[in-house]
Amino acid sequence: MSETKAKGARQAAKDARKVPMRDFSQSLPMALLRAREAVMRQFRPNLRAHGLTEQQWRILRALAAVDSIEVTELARVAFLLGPSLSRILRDLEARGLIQREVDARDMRRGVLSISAKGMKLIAQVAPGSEAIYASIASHYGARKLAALQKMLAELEGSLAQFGASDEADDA
Amino acid sequence: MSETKAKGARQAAKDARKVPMRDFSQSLPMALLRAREAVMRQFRPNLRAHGLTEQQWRILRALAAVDSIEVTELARVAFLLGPSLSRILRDLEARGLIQREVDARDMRRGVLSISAKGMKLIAQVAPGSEAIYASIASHYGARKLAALQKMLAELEGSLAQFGASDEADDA
DNA sequence: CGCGAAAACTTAACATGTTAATCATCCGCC
DNA sequence: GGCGGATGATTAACATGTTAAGTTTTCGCG
Repeated sequence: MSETKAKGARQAAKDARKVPMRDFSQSLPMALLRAREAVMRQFRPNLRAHGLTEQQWRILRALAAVDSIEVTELARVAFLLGPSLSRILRDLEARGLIQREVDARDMRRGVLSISAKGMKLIAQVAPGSEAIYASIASHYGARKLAALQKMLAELEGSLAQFGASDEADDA
Repeated sequence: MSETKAKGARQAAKDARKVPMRDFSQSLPMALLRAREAVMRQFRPNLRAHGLTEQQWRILRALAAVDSIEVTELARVAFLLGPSLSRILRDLEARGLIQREVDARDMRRGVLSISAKGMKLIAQVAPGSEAIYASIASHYGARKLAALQKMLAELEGSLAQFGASDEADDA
């Protein structure tokens, strides 16, 4: 069996593994990724049915909650990096869902606001979205869900100080 | 002030919002995303220093834990979609970090295994990765971290049944 | 004033996520 | 033994993540 030989060669390389590594299933990033994907799988069809991606929806929601907002501040609130935001804003503006002006006092700053058309779209999407959220809370347990959110926020908080090497000396 | 007019127009559109929407900060997908990003921000520099992306690292780790594995099974274990995996495998193979054969009994199936070079790379990256993980556990609390992982797994489990419309009739 | 550094975006370039379409192979079945 | 559906994997096309570089405008300051 030529196949047994190949297997032997592979195993030889594998036997050099003296590096202990946690099992994959215990990886925290993996657990967070899987949980988030399980949640998003519930929401995506509804968004998609209205021609929206998850990120576009985040932006519209953020804009709907304020009168107007600057690009950088929106990036912070919607948790998007500048380049992604720039592209998405270009598209949303072309679709007439948002409007943009230039700050008269500082022409570097762009000021964004949602349009009436954008508000109308939100009104169409929100009910389904709320229903899905209620369903998740119901299946998982509202109390438990609140506890989970609290723990997630604490995790984020406990890691916030350490900017991972580069800005380690910010404090 | 012509600006006051624009503001008035924006507010008019906003006043049509009879759609109650949870505040952004209470969004579960957002909380998961933020937590995951906070965690990954710790790991990314170390991976990047060795020329690896997060996904490439997931693949190498998964391959290191087995003798060999098929592409579809690897996608499931590393939690990657087929197309992403295909591209990454092409690159990893070109870099000599993995090897691929074709299943003799079913020529549709590709069989993957890590190379000696790949194992060596893992040995270089793993210590730093483990140290970072220990640091996170230390700052957040090992007990709490375990509890969080359990809750995440339960969330995933409680949403697993509902395949979001399409495959709702699988059971 | 005017020069240089910093700030706010934007563009560029490459990697991945996501869905649909395509390709090759296998398998059941007539 | 060959046709048709199912399966494994890749490719295509578009959107976003991620880092670096470029552009425009401000601002400090001599």
